[in-house]
Amino acid sequence: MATMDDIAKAVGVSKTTVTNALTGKTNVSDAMRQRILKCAQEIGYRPNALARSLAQGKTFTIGLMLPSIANPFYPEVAEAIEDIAREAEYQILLCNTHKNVALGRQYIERLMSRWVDGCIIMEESMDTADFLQRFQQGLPIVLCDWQRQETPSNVPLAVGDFFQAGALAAQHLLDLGHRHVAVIVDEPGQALRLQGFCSVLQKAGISLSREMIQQGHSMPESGYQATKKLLAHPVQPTAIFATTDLMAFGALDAIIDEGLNVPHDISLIGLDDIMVSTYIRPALTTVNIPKEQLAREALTLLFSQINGDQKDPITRLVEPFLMVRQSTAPPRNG
Amino acid sequence: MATMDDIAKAVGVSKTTVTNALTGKTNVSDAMRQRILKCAQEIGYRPNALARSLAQGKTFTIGLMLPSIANPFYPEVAEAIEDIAREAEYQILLCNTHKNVALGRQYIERLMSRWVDGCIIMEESMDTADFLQRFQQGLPIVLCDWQRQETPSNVPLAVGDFFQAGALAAQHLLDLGHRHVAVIVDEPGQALRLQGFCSVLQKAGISLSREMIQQGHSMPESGYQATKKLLAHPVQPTAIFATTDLMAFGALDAIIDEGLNVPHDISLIGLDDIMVSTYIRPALTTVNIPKEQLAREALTLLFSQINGDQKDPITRLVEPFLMVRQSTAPPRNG
DNA sequence: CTGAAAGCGCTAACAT
DNA sequence: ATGTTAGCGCTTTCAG
Repeated sequence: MATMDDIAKAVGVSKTTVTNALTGKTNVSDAMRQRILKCAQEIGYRPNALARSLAQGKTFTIGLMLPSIANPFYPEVAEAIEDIAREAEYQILLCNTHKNVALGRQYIERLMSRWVDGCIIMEESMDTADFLQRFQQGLPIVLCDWQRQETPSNVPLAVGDFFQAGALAAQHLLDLGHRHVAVIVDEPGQALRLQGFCSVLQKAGISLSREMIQQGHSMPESGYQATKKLLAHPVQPTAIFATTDLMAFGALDAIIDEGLNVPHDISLIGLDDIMVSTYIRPALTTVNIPKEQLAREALTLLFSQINGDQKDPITRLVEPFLMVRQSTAPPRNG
Repeated sequence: MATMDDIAKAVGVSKTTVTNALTGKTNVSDAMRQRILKCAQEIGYRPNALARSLAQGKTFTIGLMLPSIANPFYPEVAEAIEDIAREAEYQILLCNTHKNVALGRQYIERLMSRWVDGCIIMEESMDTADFLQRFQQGLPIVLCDWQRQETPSNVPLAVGDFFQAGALAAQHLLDLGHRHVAVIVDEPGQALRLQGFCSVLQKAGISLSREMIQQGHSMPESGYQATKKLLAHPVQPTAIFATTDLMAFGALDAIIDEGLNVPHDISLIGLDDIMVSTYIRPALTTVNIPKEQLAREALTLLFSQINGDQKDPITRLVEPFLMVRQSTAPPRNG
């Protein structure tokens, strides 16, 4: 592999001049710069990012930690993160932690060993104490899609407004005329979604009885089970809000299993708006969390730490919006 | 950040001894090793991977190039790749090329600048000439899930046996009693799937008329359009094979739109077995391409290049299997 | 505008 | 078993 020394020798100048020419610095004559550029071209010179990073203490690499890239929500934001990062010449080191705390710790050690310039940590992929320590040691970190209550208040955070998301779901159901609704939620992580949902109901004078709130675990299976319980209740709800689209998939299944129709017998609304929600039938009405914007906010927060910019608002809330499709309708006898 | 020099000074030995102690080399006394380890612990020493890589010419990093991590097939294999790589202490640099040739070229330049130890290139993420050149220059590369016909024969390849996959689909439909079938395929990339499918039909003395073969583009929308055309045909097929699950989703849609039932009126079989195919209703019968195994084969091929091992078989074919769910059944009047 | 020299943190011959 | 020395390829003062 050709190095800067090779160019320097070939052209008959010093390494310094070569650096200056190659990195677009000012103190090189145009003629010399041309000669150097031409030579670099000819011998197929490619800068060694490693050496550069070592010398500069900057790697243009950021770590992306998430529970599992196979969970449909993450790839969509991961891709957006990677796209935006690329334009700033950054590359992404992918870390699937499988919600395993020990693994998360191991990863962040590795990332620090590699001198990553910063790190984006997505929900549930790490123990708070672990990353908090690194953050205090100076590693730029931003939390993304964080949902736990105990968010360390001094760590930058880019997150969907889940309270508002829950509220939007409730308002939509209310607008359609539903008065007897149920929710499937993965608490405590998703408590905000439930709170937003309830707050709107309350304002409308509607209360959510305890048995109309079922615990799920974000995956379809749990949505299925929860829905079965809801449908077994003497007074069935006319609409169900599942706090993740995947749980809504399970719910849909359970409803069909019972010989009921969505949306005619029961309306169903999810939250996330993952890509496949468009493809299932009936297409799922859901609350969309803008993923590209989430990515953009997260990177903005990260870059401002990396570059030492003024770090005005430390939390960026991304506004969700309602995505009406075919799984919601007015109640039968509304 | 503490360096090896700090340890050397603190303990009062040379850097060499510290290296030897820390990297588990033999020529260090046990007592000294303990002292060094203890000191490293105390001052919070963390090896600098950059410096080490520069000195050794090895980064323990591999690039993963794919069209889009948001396409449901890729995250599943990407996760498996990352998991397996991690156990070998490797990390993954994620590269979404969006099937953009220029971007792919830019990426591989960057990866080489970073001295990645190797590179896994997934289908359609790069131009052949571009990576071929790097490969010949010595960059370890393995192609994964490659489907183009003009596979450069000397580049290691880990791929599903798509011919066999197509054959499995055909055999399943045949076994159920279908005689009048159709296929939606994204040619030329997926020609093998079609060939495998046809070969089995032929053996059974069934020919596929031209209008029963529709061109799709791997995404649901194209499956929808293609199916509409198939259903408009005077003699409707009793079963449809879509060469990707996503196209099968679109097909399902179109069939329902026409007021027909899957599988009672028309059977539907896909190929890929992405996670969500379990969740749609009816759950999709499909041909599974084992993703973890694909990942494992790809990394095996890559590591053997990196380590300069004997590179016996240069192509690893991963055997698909049939995943029967609810979208296929015997034809109505079979 | 150009060059010499030191250094980023670690590894690896080669002594001792 | 331990130390000396010379790199890895680049950046960055500081002189000229």
